[in-house]
Amino acid sequence: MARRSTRSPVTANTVARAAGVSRSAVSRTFTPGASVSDKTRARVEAAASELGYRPNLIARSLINQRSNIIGLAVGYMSNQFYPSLIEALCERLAAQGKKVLLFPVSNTGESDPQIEDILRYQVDALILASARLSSRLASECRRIGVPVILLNRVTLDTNCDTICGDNETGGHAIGQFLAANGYQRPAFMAGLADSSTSRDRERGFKRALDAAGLPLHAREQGDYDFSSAQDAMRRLLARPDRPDAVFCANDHMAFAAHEIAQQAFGLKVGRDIALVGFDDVEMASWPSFALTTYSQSSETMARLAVELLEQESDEPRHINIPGELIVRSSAPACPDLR
Amino acid sequence: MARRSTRSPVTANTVARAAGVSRSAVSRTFTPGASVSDKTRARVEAAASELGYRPNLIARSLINQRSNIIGLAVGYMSNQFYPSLIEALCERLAAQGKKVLLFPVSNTGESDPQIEDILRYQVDALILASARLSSRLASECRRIGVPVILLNRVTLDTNCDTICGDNETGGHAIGQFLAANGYQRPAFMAGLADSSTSRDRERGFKRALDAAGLPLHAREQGDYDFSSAQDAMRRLLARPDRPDAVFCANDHMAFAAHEIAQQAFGLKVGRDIALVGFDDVEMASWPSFALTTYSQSSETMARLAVELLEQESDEPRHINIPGELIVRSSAPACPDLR
DNA sequence: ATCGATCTTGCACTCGTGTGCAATATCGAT
DNA sequence: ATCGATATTGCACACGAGTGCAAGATCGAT
Repeated sequence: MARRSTRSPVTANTVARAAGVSRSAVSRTFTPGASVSDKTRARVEAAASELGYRPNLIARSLINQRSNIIGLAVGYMSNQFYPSLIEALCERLAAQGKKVLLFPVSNTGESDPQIEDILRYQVDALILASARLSSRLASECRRIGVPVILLNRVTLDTNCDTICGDNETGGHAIGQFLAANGYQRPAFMAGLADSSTSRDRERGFKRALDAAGLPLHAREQGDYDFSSAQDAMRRLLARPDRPDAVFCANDHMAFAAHEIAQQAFGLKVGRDIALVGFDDVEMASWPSFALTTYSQSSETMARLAVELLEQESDEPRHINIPGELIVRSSAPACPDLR
Repeated sequence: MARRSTRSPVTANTVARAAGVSRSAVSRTFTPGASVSDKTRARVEAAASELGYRPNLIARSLINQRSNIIGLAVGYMSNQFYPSLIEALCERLAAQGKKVLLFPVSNTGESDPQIEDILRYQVDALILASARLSSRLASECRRIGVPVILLNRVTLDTNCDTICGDNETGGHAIGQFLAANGYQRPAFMAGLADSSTSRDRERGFKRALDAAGLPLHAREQGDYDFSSAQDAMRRLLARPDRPDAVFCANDHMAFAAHEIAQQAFGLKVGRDIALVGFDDVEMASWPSFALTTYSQSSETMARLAVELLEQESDEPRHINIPGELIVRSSAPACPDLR
């Protein structure tokens, strides 16, 4: 027989009675800056710790009109960038006494229903990492005063704050690097068709190739998904005139490409074919991959997101975090040209 | 000037007035199984969707004495096993209308303060994945009726439900495999000294070696940390009589070992030295690693955790999830013996 | 001792919702 | 039309906490 006790029998009232004071006194004891005499405070604190009193933050949020809960939607969990980002965000938010309500969402489908669900929990803000938000819901959030920050996905029609890596600059740097180092048949492996990150990275990439008079030799869709990226790589390598360099729209896909090149085609990455990614996740620096990539700091992204939350604004703000080209041996400078 | 609107001006009261009914009618409309006439329900629903009414779940949890929020503490985010686990848990819990309050904790230090913090949010339950919980706090949770489930970390003194992979059996299977296939100098790379998973895996491993009359050739501490594991591997390989097989207490450390063996020592894993992990995370199957390992399903772990939550019990339950030995080329059967 | 100024304290209302209870409305059968 | 049974409704209280206000306590100066 489960003695399913009521949640916490110890409320401010219990403490008040035990300490022989009014409930207000208890409340004020736990409210910094409120007016309580040292004597009562001492008695309340004694009674509270005696009884194991734990203020009910749910009740407090009801009256304070702020829950100190931040909703965090994440589109990808298998791409290592996002666990890092989540960790960094949680840490910074925790430092401000805020908690994170996490919900992984599909990165392709519509995530509106899940977001609606989260809004019922009176979150103080929403952070969406590579998740989709309809403009209808976005304006609804604005109406009810819930700030929304989009990470790594810009949709201008939503009027939300956005924070991204410097996608176009990064793509451009990569294109320039490949052109300058004599690669002849550059290919692009795109992420999800409707993601701004993939589009921007591709735009920068093409602009650099154009400037160098180099045509984009091939293009495939990897959809930011490991197995789709493997398929895309298979198609690229099956061509009679296979590319000599593949820029994958993120590191995650580059790893998939790496596996295919090496396993299914017996190619040595960095010699037989060059691979470039985007993000510079931790694994990119592992010698097994030694991935040339453009960095995007999840730490910085988390820091800026929290800063945007602190200083709200009516105007949507769009931030690009600068990164840098990290050259490793998967796409060496001055390759042996075949 | 930020028009910081009150949270949601639309409450059940607003809707009631608009629909010309009492607030109770509104409440009942949104409470399945309550008694409302079709006519009122229709009018309420019309008014609600007109006004964009969203029931305040914070207020609801206050009165229902259940928040439908589950606290989830996670000790590691860079070990791929945990993002998978988080994703699986969120998904299953979401299917039951529950949300997840996530907080990454240090896996070495004490996480009590953070857990205390979470308890103030009136979580319905706590799930701790490789996180520490003092027995004091554990009994406090029992007192206030918050079930606690420990994933991948058993501490008997806490009397909590626990779910683990079958660590000892797995360790034993690995030891048996190495012995049966002629490996001569098996080593063990331990995880955190005080973690039950590492201890159990080691115990099974040694038991199998003992049975085969094979001594444990070397042992180092990798602490479940990538860079500590790299150091540990360096020490193992620097020995004059270096091991011919290293069982790392999880895949995450095995990857670190792989990088060191290959990069710093120029060894070909699977030929010059065998590597075995534990978990069978996704990356273990990548050809670059082709890691021999013992599987532990995060899906199953998530499913069982949710089942334990459904059927509460007074007696702590301890579940071992069976896994299986996955042989890949990082530790081949019948190696060329040196 | 008296007065005024300042601190403390408790009352009572509030946040947004669920629900028992009693009052009222609805309906079918006679 | 009348009665009883059933369905629907609204009132009022509850959940656990924060806070303005006015009453009461404290304190210093005269």
